[in-house]
Amino acid sequence: MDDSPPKTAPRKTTRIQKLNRKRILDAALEVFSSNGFRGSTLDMIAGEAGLSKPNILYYFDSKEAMHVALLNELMDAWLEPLEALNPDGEPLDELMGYVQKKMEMSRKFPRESRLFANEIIQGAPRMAPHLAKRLKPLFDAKATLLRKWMAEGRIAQQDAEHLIMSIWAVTQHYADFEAQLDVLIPKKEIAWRRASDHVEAIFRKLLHP
Amino acid sequence: MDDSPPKTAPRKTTRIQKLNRKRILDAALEVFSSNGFRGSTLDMIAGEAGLSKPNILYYFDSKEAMHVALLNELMDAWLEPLEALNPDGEPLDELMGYVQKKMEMSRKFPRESRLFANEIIQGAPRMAPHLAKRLKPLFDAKATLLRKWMAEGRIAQQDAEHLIMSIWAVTQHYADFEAQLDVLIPKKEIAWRRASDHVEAIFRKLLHP
DNA sequence: GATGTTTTTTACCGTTTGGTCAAGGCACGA
DNA sequence: TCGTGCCTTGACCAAACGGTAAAAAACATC
Repeated sequence: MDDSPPKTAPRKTTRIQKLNRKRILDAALEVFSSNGFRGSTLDMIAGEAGLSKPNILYYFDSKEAMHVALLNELMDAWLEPLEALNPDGEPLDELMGYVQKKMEMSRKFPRESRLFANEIIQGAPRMAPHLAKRLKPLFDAKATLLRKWMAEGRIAQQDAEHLIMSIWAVTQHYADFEAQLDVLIPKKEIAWRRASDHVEAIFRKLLHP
Repeated sequence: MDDSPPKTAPRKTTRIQKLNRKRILDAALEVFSSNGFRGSTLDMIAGEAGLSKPNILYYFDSKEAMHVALLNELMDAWLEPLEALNPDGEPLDELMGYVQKKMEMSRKFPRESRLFANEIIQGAPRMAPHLAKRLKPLFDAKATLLRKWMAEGRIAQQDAEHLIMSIWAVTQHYADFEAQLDVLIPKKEIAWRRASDHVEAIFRKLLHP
């Protein structure tokens, strides 16, 4: 008698759903990262995605939902390099590798960097939970690891927490303040190598035991 | 016969004008710096200033005019420490003094820092002229000065342009990403001294000949 | 090719936004 | 104290905003 679909109907996601959700999130990343949340409109995102406004609201409940989905999707990838710091590796190599990976991400994924930057500058209203739940524990764990390395004399004694922060500051600056960089150091092709070498020098000198 | 007011009537600014313009600009700084230009509304600014919306539009032609007035008013103060780099001083002292002054500004004037940061992250649409006309020449001049000091062997050889950029990156990070700092390093009172000491160590090690 | 479902569109709604306008309140010099 | 010009306000726009309803279109499955 019960010919209704099962309560927990899997409702498999179609190929169109997967495609369009991706198109929308990519458009949202583009728009949010260069306008901030409040400065972005559904029309902008729809236009960027090549879909109508009601159509993107068919896939996401609201503008806020798109933003949350973006943060959830990108947070892990963003933290992966820090997560990958290997306690059993050679400390200086591990840290310089981390610095290089962060520089590479600033070059390849500036939109992601700016998405987070916009959010944090404006007080992290929608990201506070992410920061406290995902970032803080990882940050504390890696700071502890750095202190252990310092205690063992394998890298120079520095403030572990502020060391991590300064790596973020210098590397992400190249993505977040790209507009300024373009005005001040226009020769694009070689600028990234110069930047990379300079940042490498900063932290190599700082950490040399 | 000609009892009309002189063509170039000075139209002296009244004390009320001076007071209210200041109140509005201060409110605008507060609002723009924590919401970005597009994310800020005239109602927010009016509310913050304790004036009505039509009233603030009596003193400034438009939202954009407030933003431009703010940038013009703050740009000079913002660049003063760099400007003050003394070619005849002791290079390492001059540079470490600059670093310390920038840290102090991040602590005392985070709103100004965030105002600029918001604008540049979003592509500097309203600040491009300022960057090219005010910042670029100063930046080039000081980079040249740094190269001279390096050639004389008075500070270590580094990429002059990227050295300036990394000083900005590290120092302004403490103002722009304050929300993140609060989550990761909560103990406010001593954090600023730790930050200051750490930043000092970075550039002292980097620049030591 | 009929049928049920998913996707897209058209038209629309209530609210917020930047900005205007005319009229009234107020200060201040004559 | 009177008038003139500065200051302030309430009422009001048109456009843009986030979001909804319902029907049309496209699609998949048989």
